[in-house]
Amino acid sequence: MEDMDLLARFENVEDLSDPTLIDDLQMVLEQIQAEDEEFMQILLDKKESMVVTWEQPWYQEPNCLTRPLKVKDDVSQDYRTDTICSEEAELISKNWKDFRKTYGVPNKPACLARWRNKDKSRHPNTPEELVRRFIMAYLARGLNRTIYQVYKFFITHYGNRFKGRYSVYEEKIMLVCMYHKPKNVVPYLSAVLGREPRGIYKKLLQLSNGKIIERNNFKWTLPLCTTFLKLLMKYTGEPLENLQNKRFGTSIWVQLEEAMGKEHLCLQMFWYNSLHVQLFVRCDIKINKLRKKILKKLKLYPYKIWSDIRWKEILEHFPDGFTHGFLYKTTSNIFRKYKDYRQTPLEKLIDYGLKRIKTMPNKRLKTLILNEKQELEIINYKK
DNA sequence: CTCGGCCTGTTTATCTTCGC
DNA sequence: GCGAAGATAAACAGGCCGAG
Repeated sequence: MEDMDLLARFENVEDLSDPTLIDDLQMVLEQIQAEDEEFMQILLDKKESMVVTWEQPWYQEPNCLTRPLKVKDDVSQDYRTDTICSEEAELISKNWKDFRKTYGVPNKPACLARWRNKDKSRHPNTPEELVRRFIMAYLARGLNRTIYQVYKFFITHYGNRFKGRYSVYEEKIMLVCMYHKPKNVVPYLSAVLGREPRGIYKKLLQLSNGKIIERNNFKWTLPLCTTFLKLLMKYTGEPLENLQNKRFGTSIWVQLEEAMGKEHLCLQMFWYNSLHVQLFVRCDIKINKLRKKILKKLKLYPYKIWSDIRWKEILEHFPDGFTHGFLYKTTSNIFRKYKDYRQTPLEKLIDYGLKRIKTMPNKRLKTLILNEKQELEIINYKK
């Protein structure tokens, strides 16, 4: 873990322009890449014996590794498309073990997961691509999944070592990179930090906006909501009633971000998960009654565990104005305390939930209306 | 035309903070 | 100490580009 010591020295960095910093990062990256290349070489040496000898379902045969399988309309899609569940993850891990034993390969799945075909030919017949495809096919044995699905899973679960909140030194490293601008900075940082690229991208965006500020103490008050709503109407040119169930282009959100001084993803989240519901649900809703109804509806579906739930399907049972995000949040609150609720059989979970609801405070959904003064006002349902 | 890599929008999950 | 709100990160997904 000595490269961690090296990285940790970034924690106290003051001068981002110091060229030795980026040199050190470059060194770390090269070490990682050298390790990956070396591992790839070991695999390439075994290429001759990499022959598919087992029966493959049709959807595991095609060449495409990094993109979804194109399915012709007339072919029934007999593989799973939902998120890979824990049982499948175990099988993949078992297949990997089997593979490396059979082929005498060191146990370094991360190397393969990180390796990218940057300089070599991308033709499916090149040795590197053959090897990658063979291994993913090997890992897909016994699964009703395409090679692409398994590849994706492999990348995210074996390639990224770190999850959770970003630490100070990670942020500093990003700032150093923003200053020195290495090529393809997102994949670069993803490799150096062992983090998922999408998260890096967002973090960089945040840092460059300099909007890390005022994250504390932000509160959506009624006047703030009014301002937000008015701006939304202004930028879209639509009256309130047309905003229901609408999606807005990024440019609209960026305008709002500037006007409100708040990251547009937060605004988006607030709009769909809160304000939308408060504006467009036009009846008196008691939250616990709603929770109960959601749980009852969940029983109608063949979902096995929590992550199988497709909230947009559930949404169809509820009146206009609700959003799937709101339903998700409201329901997940029930299970906050339930250990491993995402792995628990849904039936059991629902029974627990129905009991648990009775102990939760029974609140009303606050709904809002734009009054004659064009200000948002809470609708009072109590007689 | 195909592919992989990269970029970025959307959905889901988890962590932190705040007010009661 | 608790639940809800808010913030942040992970996972999923699709589009674009350039090389062959």
